Amino acid sequence: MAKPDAATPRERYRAQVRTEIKEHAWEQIATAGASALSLNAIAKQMGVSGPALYRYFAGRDELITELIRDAYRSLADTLRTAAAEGADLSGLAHVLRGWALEDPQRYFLLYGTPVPGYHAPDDTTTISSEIMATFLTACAALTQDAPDAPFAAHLADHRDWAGAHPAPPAALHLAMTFWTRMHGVLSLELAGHFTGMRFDPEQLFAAELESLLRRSA
Amino acid sequence: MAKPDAATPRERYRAQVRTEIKEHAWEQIATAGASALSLNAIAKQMGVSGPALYRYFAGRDELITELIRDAYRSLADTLRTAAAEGADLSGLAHVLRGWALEDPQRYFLLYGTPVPGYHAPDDTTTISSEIMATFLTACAALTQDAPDAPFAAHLADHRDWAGAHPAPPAALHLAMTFWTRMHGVLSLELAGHFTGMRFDPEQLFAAELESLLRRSA
DNA sequence: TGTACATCAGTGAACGCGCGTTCACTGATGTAC
DNA sequence: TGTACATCAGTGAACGCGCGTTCACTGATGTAC
Repeated sequence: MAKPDAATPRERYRAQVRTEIKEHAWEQIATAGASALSLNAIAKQMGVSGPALYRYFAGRDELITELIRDAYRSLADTLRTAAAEGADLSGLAHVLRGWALEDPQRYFLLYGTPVPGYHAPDDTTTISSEIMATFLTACAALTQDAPDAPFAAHLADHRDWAGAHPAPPAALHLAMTFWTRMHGVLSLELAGHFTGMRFDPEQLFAAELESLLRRSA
Repeated sequence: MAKPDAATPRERYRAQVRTEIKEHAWEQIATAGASALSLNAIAKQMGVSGPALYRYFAGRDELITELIRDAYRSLADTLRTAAAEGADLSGLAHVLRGWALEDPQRYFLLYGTPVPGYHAPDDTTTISSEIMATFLTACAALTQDAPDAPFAAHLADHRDWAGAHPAPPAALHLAMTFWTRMHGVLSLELAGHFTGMRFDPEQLFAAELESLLRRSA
């Protein structure tokens, strides 16, 4: 991001086309899922020949990798911004839900079914722990003197994932629970497993969130 | 299942080959994910020509549909059997976890990322509510006089998914929470999102289960 | 028990498709003098 | 300002691949008399 004005017209053009390719990729993922993503199909949709895309991405894998990176970045930034604007854990929960509902397949690209061979690039774990750090800060603000459950003690001994974050064990536990419970409701909702049943998924989400806040109060 | 002895040798052979095809299909799904499932690849693996499989399945879609059905049946039967043998909610949780760990991709075929176009066949929702019924019975045994949370009241008004099950609102709520919390931990664990962090997923699973039992006691 | 016929599993060739990717090329855009 | 050159976006043809699926066929297995 240093000296954006120093970018030559060609560089600006390149960047623009790259984002345009990604936009079409996201459309395709939203429509048919990530496994159906095809360079040729994107090219056709852009009114351009297939090989043209190789000027911008080394291949299909690089494109997907970049999409995953962008998705992580988008989520991390969205949460961080909300936290900076004063959102507490409850606020973050709703921001998370909003982000997920905005594009379910994007959420699934990060947290859905893994394709057995594939391994995400290293820097995504960095962004991933940035997300956890945001959760942790919000959690630490809630857990004043919660009694440490057995699992909190276990986490206190295995807190590498928290990096240098000064959260107490109870906050580690709360953050972990927050993550899994929100994901539990969200992923089933986004996958459509509640559609047959008639209740309102948002109320379930709210109830689960409530259970977390009550526990830590 | 009526008169299995009345099956002709040819029928027995057909059934055997069908299950053999399915076994290879599961291997392939476990190895490369469901989206990579290919009839030709299965045929090659069986040492048979591609079109031969069309004697046994109308096409790829029918095979996948049947695999989904079988997976639902397997889970429903496993849980029902455990319940019949006296397993309580905690026991069912561990049975569920065991079933999921046995073949993660099978779990994801049911509860993972949905492919946008596809719609599961109707009878799977029947099996799905059979699973919920097993959960509900175990939950009803735990909720004696739990205070009804707002969401429990909401569920009491939207209990179609419970069928004719005589579970009280608190049990509906507990079952729903049980499902989403177990799924939350399981799906993240199976997807490998905990591998970087060093803690023991089973302890997280146990802690979440514990939180449910404590609440309902 | 033996023969005539029907059933059906499996083959091999073929169709059309879309995929990822490479390559030598044309033509436009930018750069240097 | 004008010319000579380098850069680079995009093209079209081609390669090899595997996919799902159809079709007419061979040959084995079972059935009926």
